[in-house]
Amino acid sequence: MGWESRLTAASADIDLIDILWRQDIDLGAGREIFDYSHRQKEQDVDKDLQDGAEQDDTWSGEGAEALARNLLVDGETGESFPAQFPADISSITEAVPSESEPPGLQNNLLSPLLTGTDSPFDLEQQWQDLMSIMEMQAMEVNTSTNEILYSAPPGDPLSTNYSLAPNTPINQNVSLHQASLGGCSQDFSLFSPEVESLPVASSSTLLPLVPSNSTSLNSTFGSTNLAGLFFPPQLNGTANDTAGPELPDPLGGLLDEAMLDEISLMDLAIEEGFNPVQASQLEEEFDSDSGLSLDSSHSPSSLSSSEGSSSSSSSSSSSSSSSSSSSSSSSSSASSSFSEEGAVGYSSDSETLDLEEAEGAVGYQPEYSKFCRMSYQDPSQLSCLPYLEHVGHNHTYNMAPSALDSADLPPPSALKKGSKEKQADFLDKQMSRDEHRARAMKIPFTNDKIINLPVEEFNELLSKYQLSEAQLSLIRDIRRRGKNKMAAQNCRKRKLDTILNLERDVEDLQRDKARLLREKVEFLRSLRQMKQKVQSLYQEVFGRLRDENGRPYSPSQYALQYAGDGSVLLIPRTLADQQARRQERKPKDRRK
DNA sequence: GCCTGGTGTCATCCA
DNA sequence: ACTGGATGACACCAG
Repeated sequence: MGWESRLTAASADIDLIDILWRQDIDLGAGREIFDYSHRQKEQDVDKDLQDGAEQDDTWSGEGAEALARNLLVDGETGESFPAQFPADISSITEAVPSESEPPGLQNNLLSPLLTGTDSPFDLEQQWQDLMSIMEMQAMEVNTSTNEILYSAPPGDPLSTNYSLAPNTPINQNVSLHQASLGGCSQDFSLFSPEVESLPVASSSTLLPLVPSNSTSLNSTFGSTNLAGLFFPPQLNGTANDTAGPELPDPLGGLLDEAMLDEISLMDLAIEEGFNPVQASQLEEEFDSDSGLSLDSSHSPSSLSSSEGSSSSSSSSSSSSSSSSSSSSSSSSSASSSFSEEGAVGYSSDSETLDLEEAEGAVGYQPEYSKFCRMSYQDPSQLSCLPYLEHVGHNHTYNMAPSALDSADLPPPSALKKGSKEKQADFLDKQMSRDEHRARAMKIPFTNDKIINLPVEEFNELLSKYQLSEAQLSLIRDIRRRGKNKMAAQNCRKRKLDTILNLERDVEDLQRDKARLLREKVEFLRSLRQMKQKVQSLYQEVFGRLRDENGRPYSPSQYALQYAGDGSVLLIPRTLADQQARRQERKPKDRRK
């Protein structure tokens, strides 16, 4: 498209010069100043100048280049994929914290997740934090993920947003603390309504928690309700006997609803040249390794999500169609401004000009129409070129200057006969069919007047002459065709402008989509980090708990319950399972 | 010779 | 009813 308009602009330059040349022929100007080779040079210069501007304007070129810059080529499949994503994927895998991660690091992670008061997970706020951080991370493409994850730089989402001061005691949590003192029944006032409403929630079922300084974690840790949520299966490993229904967690809900149902990573693969195999690997990682309960319908849909991608593209087209309405409105406004300024509209100035300069009326419609396109695309060009204003306000239709002269005024007899014939031939060829017809019918005024005069003046003009019926008919046809011709030109320009705007919209939407997909990947990564850290904290907290006899609790019999108010309770696993089942039903019902 | 883009023209709708 | 703008459709032409 870019080159088209460029060529058009260049040819419009040539045509403009042709217009001016025809104007100047009568004034005695030589053609050499409009010599084609000379113009060709100018054209080249213009082309060079426009090339520079075009580079950031032509989306296809830019997109291809950007793609080429950011793509790596798979050695085996030959498929291209963005360089940064595979890097991210591998770094995610490498960056997964191991189970043997020192508890010291985890200490400061528990509190923010477990010590919330009214709304321990201010999801909105966390989302915004994550997003802002993700943007920062997106800018640091080359930064190692490991570094981001565990060296806890200032930008680390977890250390920044979710950590208290190092060595924050775990039992700062009120409930835990109270539980450790044996006063677990008092915790009910702090519990979420769901916990309070439990029929078996009596003090007898909630055992006192005895804090222990023992740092040895229970390796046979089971998938208790919190653990089951956060622990990947392989980490829950040895406690398969306790694998039961899981309680929903705030993060899971966030993940399911906000992210994974809508778009799959296969979208990423398709939209960004992502290697589908790697995309599915990434997806699997997020599915299984992180222990996130991705929607089971998600994975199968990942293939069909290529169709979803097409549907998303169709949605983007629909959005572009919505934006096309805006663009078309903008184009229509542009075209209307064009009409006001340009060829087809009547400005009172141009009318008087036409009337006053009718005999010298110049302008050649085909070239003029091309000029119109140029001025239409960039009206500023018109104002930059004062000499064009003269041309721009001439509405002579399809009539070369001398043809007009020959129609209205006999040429000066001083001209030599040979050159005059040559010129007449040349101009004869330039005349339109209607001009030939008008000439043949001896219409006593110019086609320009026929077409561009206002109705009153036009009728006035007709009344001045005794015209036959055939002449009148021809004149009306000429007027109709001339007006329609200009209307068609405007229509085409508008259409072109609409197409250009739509292309721009598509480009913008594609850019937005790519950005959103990048942000999604970053978000999933951060979410996974958070879950793994919560999981570690769960392990540590549960492992430190001791009953009144100083023995650790069995993960198959007890589980930690995360209450809505931020407190953490130790409850029997049967109770936790019940609650988990109840919680599970709610979202399913809601989805129906 | 075919393809494509540009242009003119006609028919039609609509304000 | 007339005029003219807008636009789809078609034909023609030049590259």
